[in-house]
Amino acid sequence: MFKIGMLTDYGILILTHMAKNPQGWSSAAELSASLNLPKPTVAKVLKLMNHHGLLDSHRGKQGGYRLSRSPGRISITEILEAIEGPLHVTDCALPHASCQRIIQCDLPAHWRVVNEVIHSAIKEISLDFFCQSKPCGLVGYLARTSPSSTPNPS
Amino acid sequence: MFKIGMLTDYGILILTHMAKNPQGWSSAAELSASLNLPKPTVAKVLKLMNHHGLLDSHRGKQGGYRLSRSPGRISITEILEAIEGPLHVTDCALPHASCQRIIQCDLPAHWRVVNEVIHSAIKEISLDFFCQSKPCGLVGYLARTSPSSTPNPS
DNA sequence: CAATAGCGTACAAAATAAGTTCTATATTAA
DNA sequence: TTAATATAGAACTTATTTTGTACGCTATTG
Ligand code: FES
Ligand code: FES
Repeated sequence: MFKIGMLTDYGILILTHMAKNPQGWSSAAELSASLNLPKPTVAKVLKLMNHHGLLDSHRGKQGGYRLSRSPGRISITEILEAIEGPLHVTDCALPHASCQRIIQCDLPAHWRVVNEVIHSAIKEISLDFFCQSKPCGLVGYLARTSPSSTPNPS
Repeated sequence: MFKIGMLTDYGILILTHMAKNPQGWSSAAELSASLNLPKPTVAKVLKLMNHHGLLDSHRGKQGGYRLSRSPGRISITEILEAIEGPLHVTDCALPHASCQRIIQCDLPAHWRVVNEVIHSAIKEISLDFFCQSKPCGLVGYLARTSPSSTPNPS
């Protein structure tokens, strides 16, 4: 339940790898080779993340992608939404949607609350968290994280 | 992303309906008629929830199902797990599993933390919350809820 | 003992997700 | 200017999961 897709896992893998040299451009081919992932799939994931503003891209020789922001400013919710679409527990839970399913039920308002609870719970987790070699729970991580590097300062 | 299945939505619908007469036995046929849902599907969902101890069942004439506990003591996480299986963000995030995917990645420990964050965020939401006609956010709901009726007193 | 209602399993159809392929466009360097 | 490289975008196929249904079995009631 609440499973993320494989592509999202790949995405995190790719981003954490790119976080290791934040300046240089990494190409899909390089990343594919380094991480032992199929190149077309890596390319697809990179495109998705680029679309959502997580990456800068550059074409041509010596081109590739790099992080558009520091890892501490990229929230896990952005990565999830980039690859899997908007974060909602049912379609009915989307901000302005009402229930469009075959059956009609009056639960969308409730699901919207559940959705909000999940979203606020994980939004403080940033790419930085995944870059740690051994995570010892979230409390320790958040304690170590300065408020200035909080992702999604909305 | 993080979508619940339709069956889970049905499940909540069914449980909230049953919460209205906690004493009597509701049959799959009755529930199907009341909620305008296909009977075989209702039966399937009821079976799943019964397996996980959310319901009491009784066979034969005048038989059916009823809630095994008061709505305030049934956590949304139990309902989710009953219908969709264990709550984990990846298979690798399960307590004792390591990454069994084709690719090998060192993220399970991180996902496990994310999983725990989500789980603790929503575990206080009970069936009672879904029985409210107009939810006004979670804070109000939790304020109104007495600590004694907290689900999952683990 | 007949009618009812859950139990368990198995199966078919539908919807998603994963992975691939192809053409076009931009950038660089020789 | 041209060849090589690398992303952009879309379409497509395949695999997997979810959804919905069916059926024979068992327990309970009157
Ligand atoms: S069917 Fe849309 S929320 Fe229940
Ligand atoms: S592939 Fe298992 S957690 Fe990344």
